[in-house]
Amino acid sequence: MRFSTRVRYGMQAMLALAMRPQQVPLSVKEIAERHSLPEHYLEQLITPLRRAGLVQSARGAQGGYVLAHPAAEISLRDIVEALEGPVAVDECSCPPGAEHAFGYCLEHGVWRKLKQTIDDHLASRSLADLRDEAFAAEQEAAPAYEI
Amino acid sequence: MRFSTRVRYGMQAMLALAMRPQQVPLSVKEIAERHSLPEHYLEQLITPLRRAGLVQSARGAQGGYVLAHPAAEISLRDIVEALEGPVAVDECSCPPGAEHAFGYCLEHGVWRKLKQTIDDHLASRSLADLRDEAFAAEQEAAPAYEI
DNA sequence: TTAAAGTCAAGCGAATGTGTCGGAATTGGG
DNA sequence: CCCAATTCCGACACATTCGCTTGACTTTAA
Repeated sequence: MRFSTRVRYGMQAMLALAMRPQQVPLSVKEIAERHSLPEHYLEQLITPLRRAGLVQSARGAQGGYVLAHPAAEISLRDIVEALEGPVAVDECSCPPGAEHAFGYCLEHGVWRKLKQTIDDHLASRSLADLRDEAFAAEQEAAPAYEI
Repeated sequence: MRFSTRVRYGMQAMLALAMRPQQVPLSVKEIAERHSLPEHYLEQLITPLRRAGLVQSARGAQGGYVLAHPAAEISLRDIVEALEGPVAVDECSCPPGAEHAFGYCLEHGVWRKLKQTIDDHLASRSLADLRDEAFAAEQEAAPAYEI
């Protein structure tokens, strides 16, 4: 199983925004530089996030992006769905004339259940969870104070 | 989330073999015809299944494929893994110079956990489970005897 | 006014997905 | 022994998607 850079970069950008101390706009350029990501490509990825209402943009100098909602109210599923575009839910991909007579469709028996499991997993984690984990890891790696 | 025809067709083929009454070889041609799948393409998909030791081939006339093990001993994960080829487990996809100093890696925080969830789900279901569901659905759609 | 940003559209090379084609090797049956 | 069925193998082709670049335009703070 391989995850596209599209989803990975987009998730990184969302995490970067979530880790931003206040509601100060963070520019795509800054995110791209700090994470060594291609700037213009990242820009493309943020667009669907904006369209999905997950981030808000501030144009002009000192502009950038901020989360449109508290991190706790944004699930990883929201992010992945926004990035993956129209999920193209083919109700059933069995070809029209296929042996289908016995009423069983693998799409439901296997892939839908799997998709449900994935969705549940992603829906159960919020961007705030991720941010907190990131902060904790940061603390562990470079603690501000030794005990 | 979209599943490739590769995995879907391959799974259908495995189910077809699992539903085969005895250990009588089932040819690719027969599977392809019954499920309206491209024959030569399906042939390509069965090759990795054979290499993974999930099916056994019988060449020549009246030849075909049979499951190499009882359906209960083949998990859906086995099938998906065999079809997806070398899973290419990049330990960490963060670029070398990336901001990584704080010791946190999204790959582990998000994608690895998700992959684990997917693997667990697939590993928990056997081809026998799937076959039984298929038989049950078949029964429901066209019962042999009315009560 | 100007520089820093977002916004939009187009395109492009490489990889991947989805097959197709042709042919060699093997085997059972007539 | 021969033939048809079938697996096996490799190459190729076509379309789509991925990952990314380029360039032009708009908006806004300083």
